[in-house]
Amino acid sequence: MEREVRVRFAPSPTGPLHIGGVRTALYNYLFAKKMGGKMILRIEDTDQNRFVPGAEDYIIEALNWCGITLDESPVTGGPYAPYRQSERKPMYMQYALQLVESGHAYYAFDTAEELDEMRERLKAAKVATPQYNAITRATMKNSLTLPEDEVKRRLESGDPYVIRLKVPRKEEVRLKDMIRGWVMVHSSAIDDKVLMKSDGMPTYHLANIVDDHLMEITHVIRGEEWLPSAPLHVLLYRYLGWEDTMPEFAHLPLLLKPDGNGKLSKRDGDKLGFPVFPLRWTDPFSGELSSGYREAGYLPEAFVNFLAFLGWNPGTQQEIFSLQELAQEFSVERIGKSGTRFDIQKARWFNEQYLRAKPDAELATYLLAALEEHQITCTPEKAEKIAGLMKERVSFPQDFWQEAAYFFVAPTEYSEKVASKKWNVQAVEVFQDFKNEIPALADFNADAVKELLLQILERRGMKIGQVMQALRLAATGAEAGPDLMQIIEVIGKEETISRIETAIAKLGHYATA
RNA sequence: GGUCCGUUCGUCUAGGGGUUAGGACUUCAGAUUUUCAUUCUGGCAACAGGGGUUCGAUUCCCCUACGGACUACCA
Repeated sequence: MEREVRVRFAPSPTGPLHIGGVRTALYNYLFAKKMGGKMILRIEDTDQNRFVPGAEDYIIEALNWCGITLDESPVTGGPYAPYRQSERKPMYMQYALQLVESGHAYYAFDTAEELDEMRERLKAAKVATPQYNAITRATMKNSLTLPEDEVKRRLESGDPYVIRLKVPRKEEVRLKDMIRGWVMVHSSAIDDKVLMKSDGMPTYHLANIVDDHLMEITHVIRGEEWLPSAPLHVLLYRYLGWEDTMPEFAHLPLLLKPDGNGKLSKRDGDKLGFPVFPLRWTDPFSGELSSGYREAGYLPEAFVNFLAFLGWNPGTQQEIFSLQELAQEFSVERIGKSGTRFDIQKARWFNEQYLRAKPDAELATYLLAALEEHQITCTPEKAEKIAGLMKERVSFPQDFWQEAAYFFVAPTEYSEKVASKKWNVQAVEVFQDFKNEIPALADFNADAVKELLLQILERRGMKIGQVMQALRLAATGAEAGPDLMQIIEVIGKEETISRIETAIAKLGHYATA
């Protein structure tokens, strides 16, 4: 009987979730959906010193924004609650003690100074990897070296202690990674990891094994930075007697900085010229503000599509995938092995694709919202028309206002380039006729306006190309934009006349020849 | 330093013992257009290097180089 697939995303609430974390969550989610399983959020807050207020809410909001739904979480609860490790604190000690009793772990009383001293000593002796291990533990203060009664005395008197895993001296530890195949590590490369800290909290290593087991997690999909400690986790499953239900592992390739120089990290903030966080974040201690994809104008569908392709591909030519389609096509086998450089250009391209696929009416809401902020009234019909004219030329929702303000506000400045090249006496004469004859137009629409302009030009033996740029300048101040006749139709009769008059007055000094 | 992981166009990648090594982003050129953008067409551009194995290797194996991760009472 196959077990139901259960995966977890297990972030630590030490700040905003960064984009690599979002991708890990996404892959977990896609895998769960593909397999008809459950997606669980577990908060790994065993380090009380690094707790950051608001981080957990941020994580949940970010996942929510992406459309990643949680079957079990600290908020929704679930059959394996609680989902915060701090709230599971009483559960861990018994397993650590079980390991002590079975001889796979021991008490250690060394102070931080003594540990430093040990490392310094080994370093001075040119030991390649100074670590608390099968050899050095014999020289340290622990329940393997101290007399039994002293250990007992120390424990009873409340001396601070940790519990360390007793890693065997020589043993080949193998684990099968779904992405990388068999990975072999010699136990001598693993040190006697602390399982229980002196504050009574477990470390990540113990907590994640205990929780994954208790929560019946079947697949652990996490970043490659965990690969070196994965063999240690295998050892823990073995010593705890849980090896037969041990989850399968998949270690995801890392997200690298655009120059390939190191992994993308929270600390990169906005230094790279693009956000590394899904949502904007204000650091509660320093007040430092970091930008987010949501606020930058990325559509969640585009963001998710882009993220999914950073390290995974469907093996077909299709690039645009909804979250549902991704879940349908997703497979761990198609995840790449090598680190992926982050390319913001591609993210932008995805955003444009999704923007263009939206109906004009929906795009109009972006414009309407911006107009409201600027206290400009506009009918939904007009906004929809403008959205339709602009959609092929914007990358972000905010561009509708930024690039199309001239639909509502008369230009105050004119492109110097176009003015000097295209604004001349001949054009001005055409515009004089044009604005004088506009009032007679029965229907003020793009076709009629164009017809009128064509008539005037014909009378003067001119071609449309000779005046269009200048007319665009008069109407919008800009050198480029959507169909000018459409713009004029939207601006309206009076405003068009007024803008032409203003331009003739203001640009007079260019019309000398 | 040690351990582990990785390496196909600038970037994301497909492919896989015999292919004109395919696509997308970027970029360039042309077409369309009243401009710019879009769109369309086309171009530039890659198997890190060296050894094997093989009739044949980019593909399999080894070594080197390079890159990355890890190396805490952090996750």
